[in-house]
Formats: sequence, C-alpha cells, structure tokens
Amino acid sequence: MTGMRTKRSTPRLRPERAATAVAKRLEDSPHLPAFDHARHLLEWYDRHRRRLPWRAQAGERADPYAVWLSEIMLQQTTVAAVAPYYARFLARWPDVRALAQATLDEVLVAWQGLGYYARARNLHRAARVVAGDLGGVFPDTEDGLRALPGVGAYTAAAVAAIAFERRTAAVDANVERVIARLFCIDTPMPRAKARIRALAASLVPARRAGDFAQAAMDLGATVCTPRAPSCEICPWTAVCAARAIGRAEELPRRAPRKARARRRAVAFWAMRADGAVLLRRREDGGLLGSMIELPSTAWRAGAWREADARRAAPLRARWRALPGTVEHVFSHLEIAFRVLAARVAARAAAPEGCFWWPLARLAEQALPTMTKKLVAHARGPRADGRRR
DNA sequence: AATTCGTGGCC
DNA sequence: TGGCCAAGAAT
Repeated sequence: MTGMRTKRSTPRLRPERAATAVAKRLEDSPHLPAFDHARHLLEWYDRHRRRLPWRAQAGERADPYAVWLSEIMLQQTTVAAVAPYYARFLARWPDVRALAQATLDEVLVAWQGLGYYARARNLHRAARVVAGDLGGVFPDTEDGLRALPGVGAYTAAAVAAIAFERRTAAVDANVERVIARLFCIDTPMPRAKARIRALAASLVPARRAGDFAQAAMDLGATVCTPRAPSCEICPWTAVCAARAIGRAEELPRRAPRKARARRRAVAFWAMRADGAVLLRRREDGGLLGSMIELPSTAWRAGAWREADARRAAPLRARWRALPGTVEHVFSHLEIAFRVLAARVAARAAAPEGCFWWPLARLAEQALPTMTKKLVAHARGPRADGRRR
C-alpha cells in the first residue's frame, strides 16, 4: 500500500517552503518543545536496531579493529554479502597485528568474490600502518583515521563515532536519502552532498554519537528505503518535509547514469596433461587489480574473429572453441567472453607473464567472480549436477 | 566534478 | 528482463 504512487492533481509545493512550513509549525507552537530528532531516533533504535555481527551489544564498547574492518567491507556492499566474509576475516585475523602479518595474496584470496579489490589492498596497507607506525593502536580521531589508506570521509566518521564516540556525522547513502527527504532537498546528487552533510551534522547529539550514526543508517536501510518507504512507522515522520507533501519516494534526486560500455574478449583454457591450468595475474592497479584471470585477448568493443583470437593465444596448441559465451557485468562495463580450450603436454612451459597451477588447488588462488565463471564454463557440466 | 572501481539481490 | 541499488574511496 505504502508503495503505491499516486498522481498529483494539485500543484506541488516548493520544497524549501515545505520544509519551512513544517519547521514553523513546530517552532511556532509555544507549548511544544523543539522536535528532538536525536531523541526520537535513538528511542526508535533502542527498540528496532538490527543485530549485526560487527555491532557491539547495547552498552558494550566496540572494538575499533572490528568496526574498521566491517566499514571497509560495507563500502558499496550489502550487509548480507559482507556477513560471511567478515566472520571469516575476524576468525582468521582477530586483530590488526594478525592482519598485518598476513601476505597481500592471502588477503586477496580471502576477499575474492566481494568485489572492489582495491579495498583489500588498502585494507592490508592500512593494517601494516596501524600495526607498525602506530604500535597496533587505531587512531581515535576522524583526521587520524582519514589518513589511513581506504578510509574516506564516511568511513573515518563512522569509525570515529562508533568506536570512539566522537561527535560526528557518518553520512552514507542511507543518511543522504534520509536527510534529503527530511529537509526535502531538491538539488540532485552529488551536488547536494555538502548541504546534506551539514544538515546531518546539525542533528548529531552530544551523547551516543555512535548509536546515532548506526541508527540513522538503520533508519535508511529498514524504514526510509529507496522505494516504498514506511513513513507511517518512521520516528521522524512528523517533521519530514518530503513526507508532508508526498514526495519522499522521489528523493534524493540523481542524475541519470551513463550506459555501460560493452567489451568482447577471448579467454584461453589450457589444460596440461598433469592437471594444471594456465593462469595469469592482472597488473597491480585498475580493474581486478592483482587478481588472477585466464590468459585472454585484449578487451575491445568489436567481436573477435576466431582466426585472430588463435593468433593471440598464449601458446601454440590445438585450440578448439567451446560453445556459448560467458557474460560478466562490472560497474561501468560489461564483457562477453568466448573461450578457446586446448590440452597440452605436461612438459609445456608457461609463457611470459603466465603460470601453471593445479586445477585441484584452484581455491588457493585469488579468483574474482569473472574468472570463476570462465573456469566453470570451461570445465563444463559436472557430474555432481551443480551445473546444468 | 566526473570516472573508475565488483558483485548480487531485488522487483 | 534490465535497471537500480548497496555502511564510498581514489584520482
């Protein structure tokens, strides 16, 4: 019901005036105190907060390492996707010194499938900074945290508030949406960011800044949702300017996204007689940086003719084209792979930049989802019935 | 300021 | 189905 969109037959109120009207209605009532946003939100949070693996129990102190680790993983990533990774990381590397002692490749293997792999590289770098230069102690200020690789404005504020009770606003996409609606901000993102941040900061209470940060995010995640917000159960519904004029669901405004570029490539599946396959590590930076892939042709806009692909093969062999294609979608591009497969002698040497690796031990390599899809396609239908 | 960075779930 | 979105950072 709440998600139904109704056509407006009356001219819409200007957002600024809507916000002003709500504010005035409250401030002009001499018998009512000013609306205490933080109090209403925190009371709601105490009853409805989500139980999350990285969240301390009510009254308990948060571990800065656990908070930092969870915040890095949660960047642009859903709670459901993060949970199992977080559990594995914390079990294997219970503190920042343990993580600092791990190799980068161990961290990349543990991160595989979670995406945005620069986060894993920065996580490892930051762990070494904290464990080394900082004596194993996390900075307890926003500026100190912000200086760590992979820690930007949001994450610094979140860790400072949650782990150290610093009075600061952690403004993520949830909070941006909540604030844009609360004040009916019509300016499209990202231009409205500075104003939203200032408004959010004005609501942070002197006490329980960490709970306030998490409460605001919970509110955005469970009540003030992108589509079909549950305004009737929102602790701020009485003072929400967008709600007052029925515009909550259309805020915040965003510029339309650019279409994804499409690329095509041919991947090579070389199976050695001893059961090893040919792999390649991608270069350090950029897309899937430092992760493992199948040797492939360049990614280009146009289709590959099979003859051209054969000439680009990493080694001489009797390549045969596998049926079908493998599609994979990244943030800003999508790619379709054809696969050429070949069996080669056990003595075959690895070409420059590539290495042979036992198929049975593939799990030890840092394989992004793109590579896993190609491997599954090349191996074909399994007897265990896990693939069609 | 605008791009580049993954992946999976949702409707 | 395909577009949208998710506890953003780095450049």
